[in-house]
Amino acid sequence: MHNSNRRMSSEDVATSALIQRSSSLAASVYDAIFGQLMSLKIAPGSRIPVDNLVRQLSVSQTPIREALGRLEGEGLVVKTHLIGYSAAPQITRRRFDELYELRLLLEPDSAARAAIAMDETRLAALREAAGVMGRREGTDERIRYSTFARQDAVFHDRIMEFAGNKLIRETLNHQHTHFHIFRLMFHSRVTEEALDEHEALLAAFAAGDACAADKAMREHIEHSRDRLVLAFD
Amino acid sequence: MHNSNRRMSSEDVATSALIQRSSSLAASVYDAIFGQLMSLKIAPGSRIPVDNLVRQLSVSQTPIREALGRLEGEGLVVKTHLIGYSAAPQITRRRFDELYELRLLLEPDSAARAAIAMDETRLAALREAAGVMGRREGTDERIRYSTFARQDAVFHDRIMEFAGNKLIRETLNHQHTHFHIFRLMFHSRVTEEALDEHEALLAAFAAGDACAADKAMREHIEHSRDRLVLAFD
DNA sequence: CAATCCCATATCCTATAGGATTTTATATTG
DNA sequence: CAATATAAAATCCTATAGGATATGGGATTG
Repeated sequence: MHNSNRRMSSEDVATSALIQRSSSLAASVYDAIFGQLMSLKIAPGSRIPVDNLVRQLSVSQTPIREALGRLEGEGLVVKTHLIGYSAAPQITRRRFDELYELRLLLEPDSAARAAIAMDETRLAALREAAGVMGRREGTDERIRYSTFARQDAVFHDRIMEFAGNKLIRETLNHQHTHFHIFRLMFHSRVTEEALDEHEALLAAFAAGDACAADKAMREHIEHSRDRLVLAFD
Repeated sequence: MHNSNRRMSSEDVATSALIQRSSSLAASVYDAIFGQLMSLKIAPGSRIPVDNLVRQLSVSQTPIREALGRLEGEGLVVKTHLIGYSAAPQITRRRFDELYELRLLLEPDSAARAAIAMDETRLAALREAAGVMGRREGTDERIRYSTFARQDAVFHDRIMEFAGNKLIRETLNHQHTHFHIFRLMFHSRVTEEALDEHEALLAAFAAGDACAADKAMREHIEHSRDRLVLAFD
């Protein structure tokens, strides 16, 4: 297909061959669709015709169906018999509340565990993740918020990583995928408060204070919820 | 609209038309594979050749790939490029610990909420779910444990339902899917303790005591963990 | 003018076929 | 006897084609 029967240089082998090994077409298609969902190029609730993807990505239906099935298993798309695939509907108010309830049960505890397991290297990594945020003053509002959202996700994910429970980390990341789409739809202003709250978390981590980390995380999540809940009006 | 131009009795509509609407081939294939994974007919870690399923289920590759993709998205199977699909590997000791940590963060709190929202109807439903267990004295050990596992899952799921947070409920159910396979592999004895612990939970629910329900659930999960952790020796 | 029926198009669903790669078995050789 | 190389089988991966169904527009009729 890509490489026929001709000889190829060692460089070709080092690139195409390895790339070919590590990624099937179905995986590439998955990444493409996933990216379109995350960037809102495919809006929540809108239909996803298979044939469109066939023409757009220049691949046959089979890998596309395989990728869509995987996305269905992850809950990002839904399939209706004899109707087809469509992007998962936008998050509801009820679901929003449930998500924050879940976060409040998991993240403060994990923050406390992370504080206990804190060391210089990890602290530096957290400082970096928190420090990059909010430095883009002159740029476009939308891009700026998109950047903040990504950095905020990295910051929280790092804390989960240091807490040590991979299962909880995966669970939150999975939910975050859905949440990200919601957050981008109603991108609220990047308040300075969020950055202050991150600072409070960093202080608790620097002190290795589990109780303070628990409290700081709890308040951060509650404030985040109160800031975003306005989108439902 | 769904029924074309011919008249059909109401019974026909209730059976063929509706059934046909609600199940695509891919969905049926999914159910079949899911069942084989749950019943350990496909062992954890073993390969799942697509062609085998083609012959076994008498359907073509496409719906099978779609179903396998969905199972991959749910984490029950893994796919390796140019190798194929295989069942997800058995749960590790580390994962086991993480799962119980997650349960301890979520289920006691939900039990407390369920206790607050308790009423006669719900209490009766819980009593029934708990009461059916352990009554199979003469039957085969393996079948008896399988029955207990299913009933135990229903009992816990009902509590989550009454707690009101669908997201938490779905999260735990999703994890339970993986856990079920582990539990069936090393099916330990059905101790009478588990039933006693369920009784303690019911008592707390009957009293509407949130604090007692939290405590009873926490102890129940911790004991469950201690009973099952022996399987790793 | 509104409602209904019908037809054409678009889309989905399934099946089959061929090319590419990995794995396994066998034979050969040091 | 062990190790390697070759060949064959199994499996995966992709593409194409045909049948079935839903959706939308237009014509007809009350």
